[in-house]
Amino acid sequence: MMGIEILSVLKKNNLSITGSRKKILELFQHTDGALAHADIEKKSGEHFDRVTIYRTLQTFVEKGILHTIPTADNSVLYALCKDDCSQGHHHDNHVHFICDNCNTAYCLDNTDYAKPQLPKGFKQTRTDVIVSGICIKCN
Amino acid sequence: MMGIEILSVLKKNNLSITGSRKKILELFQHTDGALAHADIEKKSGEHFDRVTIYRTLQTFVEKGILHTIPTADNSVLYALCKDDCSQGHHHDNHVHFICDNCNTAYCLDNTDYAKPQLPKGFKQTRTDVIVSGICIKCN
DNA sequence: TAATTTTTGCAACATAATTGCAATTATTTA
DNA sequence: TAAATAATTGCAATTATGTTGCAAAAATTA
Repeated sequence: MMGIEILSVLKKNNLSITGSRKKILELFQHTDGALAHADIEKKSGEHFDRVTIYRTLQTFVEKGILHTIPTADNSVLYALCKDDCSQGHHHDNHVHFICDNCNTAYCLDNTDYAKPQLPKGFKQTRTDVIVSGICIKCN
Repeated sequence: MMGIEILSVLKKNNLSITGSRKKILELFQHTDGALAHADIEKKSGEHFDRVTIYRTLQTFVEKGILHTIPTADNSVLYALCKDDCSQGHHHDNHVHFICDNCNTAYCLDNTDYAKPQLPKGFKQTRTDVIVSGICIKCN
């Protein structure tokens, strides 16, 4: 059942179905938050080459399957795009919480907030809200 | 005239007045947006050791003279803190605009926005809002 | 100006990320 | 289905990024 979704995501994006892609997508589907490259290296029981992981992540970002999350400590985090993220419609509203202690990233996409108003001449295509602090587990 | 400000900033923060500190502060004062480590290495005509630049930036961040900006492509950006940033009062509320086209980062610190409400058990220490889009120059 | 403190630069190290290319694997098509 | 084609992977090498310890140099203090 999960498998079907993964395959259709890959096919929809004209990507060959390979072990690393399936495994990495699966990881994200089973993860509530976001993952860093290092997490993926550890969590994927099979050990794919680092380069393969880099390239897979990059491909997924290009296809709109994953997006990167800006972080205050500038580590690279990846998260699944919701739904038809590839259409670009849902790309403009991201709220994430990143724990200063355990570094876990939580998606808070359902959280409401008011977008800041921009000066004239600036056009917004996407807004990320990054809340740093201490998460419920580390409290 | 610029020189005086720089010296007073350093003195106010109990920092020795050195070539690299003066030069790097000067760079930021002459820059509208934000700078990455690499920019600074290039733009400072004199070539300071990489380590010195790292340490200088780190010191400035600790003292509240500069702050970092999270970016989606995870390059580390630094920008001058406005006014009394060193008091810490303005540290937990950053709004930045990063142009998709020219990559310039703008501080929009005076922009108002509502902080998202967090689930119970989460404590916020800092919130960053990153607006991506097209800036006034690229419009 | 001498003594003290702070900062710098070098060297070494550690980690993160990228590139080219040959070997492998997946897909296509005949 | 098997051969031909196309896409992807893994390896090796390279480059970029960031950190640490320590001795030399510079700045500050007395």
